[in-house]
Amino acid sequence: MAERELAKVYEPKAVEETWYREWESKGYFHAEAASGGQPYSIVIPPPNVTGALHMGHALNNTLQDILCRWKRMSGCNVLWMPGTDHAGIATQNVVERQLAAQGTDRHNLGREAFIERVWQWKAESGGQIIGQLKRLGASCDWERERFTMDEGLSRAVREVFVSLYEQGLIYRDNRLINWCPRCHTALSDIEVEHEEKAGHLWHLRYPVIGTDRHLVVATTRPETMLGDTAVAVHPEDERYADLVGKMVLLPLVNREIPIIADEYVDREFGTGVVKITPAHDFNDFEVGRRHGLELVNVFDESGFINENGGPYRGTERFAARKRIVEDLDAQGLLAKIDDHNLALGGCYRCKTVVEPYLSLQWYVKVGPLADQALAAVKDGRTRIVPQQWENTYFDWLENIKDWCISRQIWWGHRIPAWYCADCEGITVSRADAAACSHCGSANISQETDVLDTWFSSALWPFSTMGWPDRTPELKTFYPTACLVTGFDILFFWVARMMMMGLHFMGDVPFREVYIHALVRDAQGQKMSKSKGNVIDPLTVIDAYGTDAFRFTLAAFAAQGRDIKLAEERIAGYRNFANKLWNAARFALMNLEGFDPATVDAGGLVYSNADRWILYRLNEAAREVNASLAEYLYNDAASTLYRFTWSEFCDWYIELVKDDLYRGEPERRLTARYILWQVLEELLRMLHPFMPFITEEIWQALPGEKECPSIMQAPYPQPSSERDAFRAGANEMELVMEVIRGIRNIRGEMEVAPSREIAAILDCGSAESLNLLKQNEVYIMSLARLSDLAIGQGVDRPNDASLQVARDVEIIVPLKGLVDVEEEEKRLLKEIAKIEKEIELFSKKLENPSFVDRAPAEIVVKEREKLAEVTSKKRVLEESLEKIRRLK
RNA sequence: GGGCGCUUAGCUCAGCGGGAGAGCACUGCCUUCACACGGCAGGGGUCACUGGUUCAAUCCCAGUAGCGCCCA
Repeated sequence: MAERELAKVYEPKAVEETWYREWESKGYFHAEAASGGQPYSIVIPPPNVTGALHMGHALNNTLQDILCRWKRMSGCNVLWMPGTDHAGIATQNVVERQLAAQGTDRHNLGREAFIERVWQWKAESGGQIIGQLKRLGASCDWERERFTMDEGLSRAVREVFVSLYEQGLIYRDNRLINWCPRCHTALSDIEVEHEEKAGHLWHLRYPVIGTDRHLVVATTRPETMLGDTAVAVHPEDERYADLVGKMVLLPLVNREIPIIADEYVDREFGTGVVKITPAHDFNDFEVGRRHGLELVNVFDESGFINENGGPYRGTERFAARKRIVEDLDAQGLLAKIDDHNLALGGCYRCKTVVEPYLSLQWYVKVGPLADQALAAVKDGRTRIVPQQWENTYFDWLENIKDWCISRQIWWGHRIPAWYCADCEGITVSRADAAACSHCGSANISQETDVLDTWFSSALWPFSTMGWPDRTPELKTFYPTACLVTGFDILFFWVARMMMMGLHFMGDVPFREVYIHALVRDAQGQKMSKSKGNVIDPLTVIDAYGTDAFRFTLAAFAAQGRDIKLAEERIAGYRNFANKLWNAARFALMNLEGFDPATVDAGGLVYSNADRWILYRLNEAAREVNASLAEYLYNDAASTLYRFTWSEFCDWYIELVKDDLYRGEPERRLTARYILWQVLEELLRMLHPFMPFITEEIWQALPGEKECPSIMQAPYPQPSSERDAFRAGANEMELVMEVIRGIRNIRGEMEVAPSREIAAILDCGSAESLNLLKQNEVYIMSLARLSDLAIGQGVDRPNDASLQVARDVEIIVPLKGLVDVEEEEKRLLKEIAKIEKEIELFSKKLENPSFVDRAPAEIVVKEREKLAEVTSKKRVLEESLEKIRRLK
């Protein structure tokens, strides 16, 4: 039982490194499918392999770790499955930037060499976030770490792709998609971020052939006029009825295009005439399809005007806009320019304005999958917490469009489809194809596109557990218990995992989804590098320690509200960690030579203070368990904070000092035992939130441990035996109220803490008398008294200060302390306070409908309150009169 | 335009039908033998606004204003 000397201030750094290494190397994070205990599994939202830990990760993983450690201590067989995502576009961008710095590019390298290069990058500098998660204390089963491009996961991707293709749920089509001219790839609808931007509405004149009239079209994108194949008016618009069917001469390119009528046109917008560019606008595409219009694509894949743009060929799209407007103006064809706001779509990876672009892509037909995903939440197989997010989820799935899954990049899962040069057939196959499945020709070549990264992450909950093999892991840990994530990837990831899980596993991927908040800066701004308001979690950890940081995140993680993180708050919880540390130092100093194994716990006689702290500990255990079960992290954190600081440190430790320093041997033993017991349980209760400091202290506590680490110790549960301490605890509250009363007089009278004074307690009942007599020493030391008289109907000096605690009158003789003026002021203040309460209660009770209609127990309660408050006022007033007589 | 959320002490936020709470900040006293990253005491709020339901509304309902987010 080697007790360690603890430093005066908690130093997190060394402690964190030591214990993390210990936990990991001993395999405490590892889960086995065959172990006993209720399975509890969580799959990590895999961070990008290019990623560095930011506040969002810190929050997300702290919340998961709290659940995992809590469940592990509660006896569950916990698997927290970690890993990273290959993040196609983001990772490719990183390596391409490196190549650019070396004056080359991926095309020079060629596909295979480039991919080799990415793997090399990954081996050298990828996945640094894993180390950062470890600093956060994440208790993931690192032996099972996965990567979405791993062989096993790639096999799952192929299996899913081929199955869906065979089931007719994957197809190819030539239509408009969102194209990023910088990344040179298609994007899915949700990978485009819309932002309201100030722009213009250009009014262009198109001459109508065979007349001297012009039609004025309004457009936000004049450069696309090069690809116009019609102008459209509303069929019932009388202004233009006679022109429908005629042709206009498209300026600059001098092409004749028809005037058509379509209900899509909004008569109120602009001039009521719109240009139709089916190859560059989603709405126009539909119009074009209805009217059999030609599609004229005027851009190349980098957003430069192509050969269809005549004289503008080779011009970048925004430069082309400027030139076209100038040229139209010069020809007198620019009617006017209005200011106009529009929603601009940007690439979610590089922010480049995306271009609606005509191309042949692969799609998933999501309708049938979405129906399954909808039903599973509607019938409660998966619960989304907080529930309000269910509506967002429903809304998206109810209006979902087919998912464009092909990407024109190199880093990712290459689509397992082969095109035959001879018969033009497509071969889709699990194994690499050697011959065309239609004509047998060996003259085939594989699709060059790769799959959307989210396609592989959609399989994460089962691909990480070995699917398509039927593994013991899947049997034990699928469906996972819970998914913890931010709402920003509800569509990208959560909904798609639901679809894939249901389709391929026949069951939901998770029973519950906990959606947490976004972390913002102290002003409520989203943290971003460009704003310079980013707080780096690792800097915070260095400055305040991981435990303080984690506790801060938990304390702020209230449902339905974003987290505004200010550094002072972290400092506040650093102080909390230090408070716990020092409480432990105190305990250890007083537990020298103590061995709980030698104590016959059943034979101990508890004091009121003992019963009180055990009762409060029990209540705290009840609250923390209940809060965690409902993902109310902030409630759990505040319960722990309050119990540790306000109850254990501020009261219990102060109370037991007397027992420890001056108590009889038996009293001293009991005090030591309870001090040890409460601290030990408190540490276990705090462990999921503050894993490091709790382990460090727990290891230093005396007594034989039942397990090598606190993370394996049982999580405290409320017990009915301790419920029975309720009455004793309530008694203790009276003692505490008396102490507070005396302290209040001292504080208000500005009596120096070092000065000991006398006090008299006049008790209204024999019970109170006995109780206070029993606890005399505590009152004397905590209220810093030299003399204490306790009785019933006792003599009292006229010049005394008075307080009331339930049926106890607290009298502090004023002689030599302060003048009566001060006491008069203090009493008037007290009386004013209490009069407000009296008014409140009596008004209520004077109201006949309250007495008639309110539940009887409420009325009784209000009567009791009024009686107590009234008698307190009477006592204070009597005292006031006495004081006044002295003047 | 559609949807969701927020508005409570100087600041950041809990609470959400029966006496307005916390942390930080603030004021006074205190280097009390665990802790000044501390202790004790204290000040501070027509719970955004307007109506309604109710014996009772910060809490439920409707509307208004401001702020934020998502979707089109």
